[in-house]
Amino acid sequence: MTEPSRFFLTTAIDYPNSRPHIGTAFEKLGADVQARYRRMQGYAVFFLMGNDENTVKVAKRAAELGVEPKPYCDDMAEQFQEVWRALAISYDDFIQTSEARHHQGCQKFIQKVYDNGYIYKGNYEGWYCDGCESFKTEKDLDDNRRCPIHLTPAVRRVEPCHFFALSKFQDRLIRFYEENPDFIQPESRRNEVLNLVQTELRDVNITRSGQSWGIRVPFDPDFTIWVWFDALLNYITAIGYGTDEARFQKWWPAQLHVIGKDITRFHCAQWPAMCMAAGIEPPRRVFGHGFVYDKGGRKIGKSMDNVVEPMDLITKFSAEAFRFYFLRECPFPGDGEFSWERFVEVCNADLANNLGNLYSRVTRLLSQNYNCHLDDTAKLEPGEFYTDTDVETIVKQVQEHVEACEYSQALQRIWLKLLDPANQYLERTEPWKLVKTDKAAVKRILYDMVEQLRGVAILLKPFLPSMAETIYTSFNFRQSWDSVRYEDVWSHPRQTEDLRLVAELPDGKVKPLFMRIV
RNA sequence: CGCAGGGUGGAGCAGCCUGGUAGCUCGCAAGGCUCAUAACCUUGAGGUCGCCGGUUCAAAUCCGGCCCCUGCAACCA
Repeated sequence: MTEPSRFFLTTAIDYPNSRPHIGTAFEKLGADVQARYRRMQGYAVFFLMGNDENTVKVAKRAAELGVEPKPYCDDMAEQFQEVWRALAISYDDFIQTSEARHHQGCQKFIQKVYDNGYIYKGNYEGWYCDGCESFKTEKDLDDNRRCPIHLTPAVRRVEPCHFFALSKFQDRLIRFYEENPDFIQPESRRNEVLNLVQTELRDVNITRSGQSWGIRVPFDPDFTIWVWFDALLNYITAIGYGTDEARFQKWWPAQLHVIGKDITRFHCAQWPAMCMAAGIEPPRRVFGHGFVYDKGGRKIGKSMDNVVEPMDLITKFSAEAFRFYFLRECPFPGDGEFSWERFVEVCNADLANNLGNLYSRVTRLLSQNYNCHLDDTAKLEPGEFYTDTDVETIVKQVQEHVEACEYSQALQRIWLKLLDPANQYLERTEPWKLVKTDKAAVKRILYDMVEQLRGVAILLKPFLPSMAETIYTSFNFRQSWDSVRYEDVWSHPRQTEDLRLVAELPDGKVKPLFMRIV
């Protein structure tokens, strides 16, 4: 038996100056499906998430609340994780960039880059607002070059700082993209980054001065490390860079960074360059997902007034409904939309009316006519239904979509190719009528339908872990739920005993999988 | 002339790479069924596939031009 392939994946780390919103949750969901899918398929998975804490805004926010930054961050980290747990996000580790392991790793990294000659001292010149105590871009300022917050004119200011020699990596980056065509996904983002690297790759000021909160630059302690340089490093400090070399070697390079499309440039240009500068391998793949907008097309985010608390949705409906809506309705590579009306619509149509209802009608037919036990089915092969459904092809298509992070398409496939035909098949064969004249034929039909549910449960496992398990464990399938893989859907391992419905039947019926929202 | 994505029946999307009867979900109308969560199934109405031109026997699909919308444009992550 060979060592299982390792799969290290990460999400972007979040700013804890406000609570998580559905946009941030969307990203974690997408990564979670990937993590769950890879685990199912036998990979040794390490799924990392975290918070990005070494920023001035966090320190300011803490000051506003009259608390120290660290306890503030710890409290926020707990609040974030509360949401992630409620959504059944299966992360293996949660790093806070204020942790000692991160500080140590960061300092080691920046020192290494410095020793390798890719950091030099220089001056940064730009527009500075005294009120904000920070530099501003032209875009940040109004037409009269005034700070829109303080309404005072920005002044030209020159400040000593340290630069990371990003421009030196132009050729190496371009070669890297050529040698790794799958590095940037979806593919549409490739040109964007390529263009950026070819035309305007500039050295980056990676230090800030005059701040107490943050990570000290080891070779020049007057400075702290700029958040972006420090934030990206969470991907390696969490797995032991600078603190546990063996562990780091085990997991690095990351198989996949799941990020928002807006930070593609940092992950696709600056980050691999940083890795090269420190003499470590760049990550294998970066996936820039789309955003969730509200009905008016506005981005849902902390700065808008349209924040939807994930917890509201979870407590009002369920984590599974939450997961389903965003995974089914919002294309992960592209943008999606959220509205309460649509949420109810999608959940009712797909979860209650289709999947849930199919489960109810099949189990009911079983309990009512066969006392939950299908005699002499121990060695039965799937029958009629499977002859006109090429399950193997369907599963492979779903798999391709999942591996490409095209979750909405994967789910659509499952509904269109497996669930809809199942409902139609029941309609065509009318087992509730046929059972009066040909019980053996109906047995076969129900056997096939249960087989269909088994397949759907396995395919849905990464998406709806709880609902899928409920379906699967309603029957006495021989294979344990923990060990199922996608291949098992079409290989349909034989039963050794007769097929039985083993779910509890409170009123002679199974508990509905998903109640219609009214 | 910065870069990228998008403009397809009332709403939301797929199809475009690899041209050939325009598909899916919701909504709407009629019918069927009663195992099921008033769920399910069938049929129907509804589209100049942003605009103009080109290539072709044939274009939503390829090529050129134009219009509109949305992100990004590095020191805000």
